[in-house]
Amino acid sequence: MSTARERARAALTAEILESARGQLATVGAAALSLRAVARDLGLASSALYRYFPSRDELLTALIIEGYDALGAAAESADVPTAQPRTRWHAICAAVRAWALAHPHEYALLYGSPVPGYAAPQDTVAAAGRVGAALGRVLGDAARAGVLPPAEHRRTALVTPAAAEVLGGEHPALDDAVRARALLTWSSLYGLISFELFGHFAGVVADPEAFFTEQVGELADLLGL
Amino acid sequence: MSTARERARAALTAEILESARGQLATVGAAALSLRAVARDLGLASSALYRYFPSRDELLTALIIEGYDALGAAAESADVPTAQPRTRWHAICAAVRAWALAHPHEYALLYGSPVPGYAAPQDTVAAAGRVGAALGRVLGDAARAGVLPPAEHRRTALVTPAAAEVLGGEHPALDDAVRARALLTWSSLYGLISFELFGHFAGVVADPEAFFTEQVGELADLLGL
DNA sequence: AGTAGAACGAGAGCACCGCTCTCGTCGACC
DNA sequence: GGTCGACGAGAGCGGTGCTCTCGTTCTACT
Repeated sequence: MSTARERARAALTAEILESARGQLATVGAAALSLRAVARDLGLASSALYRYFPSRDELLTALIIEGYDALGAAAESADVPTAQPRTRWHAICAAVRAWALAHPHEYALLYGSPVPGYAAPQDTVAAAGRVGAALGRVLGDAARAGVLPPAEHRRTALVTPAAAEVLGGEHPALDDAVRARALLTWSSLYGLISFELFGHFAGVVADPEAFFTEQVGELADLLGL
Repeated sequence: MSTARERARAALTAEILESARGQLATVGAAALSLRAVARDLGLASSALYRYFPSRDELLTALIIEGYDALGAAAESADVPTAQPRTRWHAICAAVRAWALAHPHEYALLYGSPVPGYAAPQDTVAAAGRVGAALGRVLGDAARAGVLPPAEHRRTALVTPAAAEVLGGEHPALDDAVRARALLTWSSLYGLISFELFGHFAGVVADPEAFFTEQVGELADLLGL
């Protein structure tokens, strides 16, 4: 059972995260102020250090939350029984929608890393959840036989651990296919980031239509 | 002719930018401190405000410098007489090399925008220089007849102004081709950013080989 | 040539930041 | 019931961007 103190601690930790999330959404990660969070909760700023040893630790918690939320969005958009190509479209659209709805969180996840900040190991696990959704589509496509046969290149560009996530073992999946999957995944990121960060301003007429068009192009590249 | 004061002003402005560039390279944009620049130059911090009205304005100047340096790197890597595909490879490799050599500058250009910062019009002009290099390759390829014939889609996804840069008018260039060019360009950005920001850590075995492989894949997609 | 005025750099100061330390208090466990 | 740890408040340190004032110096016009 949990003591009153433990419950109070968990509740306050959640409140801190909630306030920080709100501030992240409004002013962005760079301007996220520990003191503002403390003010918001009616606490002394020093009290927060009982819960998060530093501002970076708080940011780390927010990053993990963000990866988790994005991963959940991608997963809930995926319909495992649908055709691989429509699944790919659905996941990509969900990722873009999440990014547009939470621009600051997205920037925190996939934008420039914060100053001297090195991503702790906890974050990479959470980050994998998003890529895993794509990996499942690829694996299912291979098992359903919709992928063209692989050519079996020698040099391994993709790590064995990553290959596990990207469809697992299957004759239609070789290193080249998995590398292409990584290309499409990073391309998706490039598309969303360019749109979100304004690099497509004045260049792309209809961002939504452009995005779906290009996601289809990426599906062709992948062979879905 | 220029007065002594004007020359001193220009010289000091250059010194400020040089010191800021050095600090940007070492500690990154978020930790770039106006006071540190002032200390470096032996000035009072308030004196800097005679030259740059705010820290953001100084960052803007650095952004323009960065776009210009990256654009110059891309241009000098381009050999207009070579085959379009080798030109594409050379430009992509040059952009990646510049990014790896100047990670903080690259993050400043293509990472998360700084807090409430809206890119001034000056920066978008400088930003176009990099994309224009790709646009020239595409246009030359079309004029050389190496591109497959276009299908002439109805809906225009790419702005007329951007179409001008992306090869200009040519029968082999329609909206779909130009949209694909934007896709490959943002994909290149996604590849480099993922590598630079650590999202490929533990996933890609040989970043260099992976990059050139994927750039080739993008060239195929473009039809080069 | 002389002067009005703009540009200049220094310095003090404001409000804010992350973070540390101390101190009185309150709750949990032996 | 007493001990000890967790807790929150408060003061304080060094840092930040930015503003204002003040004496100086150079420019340009009369």
